[in-house]
Order: sequence, then C-alpha cells, then structure tokens
Amino acid sequence: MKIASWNVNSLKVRLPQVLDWLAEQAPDILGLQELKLTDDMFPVEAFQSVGYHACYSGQKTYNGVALLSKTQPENVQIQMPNFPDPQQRVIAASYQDIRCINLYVPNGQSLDSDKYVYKLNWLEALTQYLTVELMQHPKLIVMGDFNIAPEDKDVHDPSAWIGDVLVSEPERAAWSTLLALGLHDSFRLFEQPEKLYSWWDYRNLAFRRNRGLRIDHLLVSDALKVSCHKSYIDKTPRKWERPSDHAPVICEI
DNA sequence: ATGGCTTCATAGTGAAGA
Repeated sequence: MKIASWNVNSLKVRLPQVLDWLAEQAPDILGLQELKLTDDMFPVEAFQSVGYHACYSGQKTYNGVALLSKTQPENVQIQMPNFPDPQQRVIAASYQDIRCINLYVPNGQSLDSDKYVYKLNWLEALTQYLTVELMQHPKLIVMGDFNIAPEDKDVHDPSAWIGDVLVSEPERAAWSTLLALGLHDSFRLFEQPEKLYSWWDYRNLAFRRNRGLRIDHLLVSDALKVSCHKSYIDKTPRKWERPSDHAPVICEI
C-alpha cells in the first residue's frame, strides 16, 4: 500500500500535475494540503474519473486539506475536535483498519509573531488529539506539511536558519512530543541519502542549488512501523513547469 | 541584500507562505 502527502500550493493551479502524478505513481492514498479553494470548487469529478474518491475541507484563499483514495473513505472527520478553528488544516478518514490523518500545520511566520503562538498552541492540541486517536486506532498514519524541520540534517544550511520558524527549539520539542506518543518518522526508518528535502523556496534558484528543508512527513504508529518497508521523496514534480514549492513524500506499508 | 518568487486577493504602504 502506497501512501503519499503533497502540499500543492493551490489545487486550482496544480490540478493537472496532481492528475499526472496520480497516473504515474498510483498511490492508494494521497493527502493534499494548501488547496486554497472553497469546497464548491473542489474538482470531485476530475478525481472520480481517474478512479479516486475524495474527502476535503477547503476555504477561500488559504489552507484547505483533502484525502484522495482508491477505496471509499470512512468516518471522515474535519478539524481536531478539541481545537475549533476557522482555518481548515485537518482531515482524517479510515480505510479498512488504517486511520489516516492529514495535516497542514501552521507556518508560524516568525518567532515573535502571534502566528507562532497559534502554531505552538495548535501543536499542543494536536498532541492531545493524537493521544486519543492512537488509543482508538492502533494502525495510524499522520501525514502532511508539518512546517517543522526535525533535525539540522533536514536543513540545507542550519546556521542560516538559526532563530527562524520551522527549526526553533519549541517546534522541535513539539515534534519530539508527537513521536513520543508512539509515532515514527517513516523517512528515518531507513538509510537515506544526505541532503534530501521536501521544500525549496521559489526564489534564488533554491531548487537547483538544493537549498531546501525537509518539512513534509509521514508518521506511522508502532503497529504500522513493522510493515513499513519504504519511505522516500519524489523530487520529479518539483522539476515540472510551474511547480508547487513542495515535493510529494511517500511511504509504503 | 529583509529581497529574491508564487498565489490569491484587490486596486494597498498587499498578505502570506517557508
């Protein structure tokens, strides 16, 4: 079973690329973030016609998350029940005995921003939410754009990022707290080449120079860790014309 | 070099992303 996560930075703009990628990779489940469209604009038919079910939670301009799947999603939940939020950043669904949670974690903007406070509060709520979910669903996958680079090796130039969001100690502590619940960064379950990232700035030829961060992740619970046999990043779509700034991340269980 | 690029917004001294 192939499960993937991709921040598409506008589904309106990226729909043709998502369809191409689905045809190429044929994931069983694909979590999308940053749809940037309202639910009435969601391209249900386009995905249906290539054999994918969809559940989604969008909003105007910002945020928005969706799960595409070859099988029917069950028990779909939008938002964390313990954190009502006008920003659409969470969608969860079950596929047989696997529970899949797709996240668009707040960016935080800067360490002195209100948005940073919101990010840390959001991550604290996520910890509580996942604690409950893990008790109910031993086979749990938590995927998405976490907007956290867990370690310095996930940062192209750690010294240049000191004091910035995505790498700060409180964010990394929140990440560690999530893993301590019994979740595993699937990417780090395996030997990986160095300097592999999932996001590159649009500016300054950052992709060509591989000046990136690894901030998109697929976490698997203990019960899924044993059957997880592969985890990787597909940089190909980042090379396409008018790409998202994020690449899809994939794990196979 | 506090901008460089992209998206969605509106017609701003743009906002936000990462």
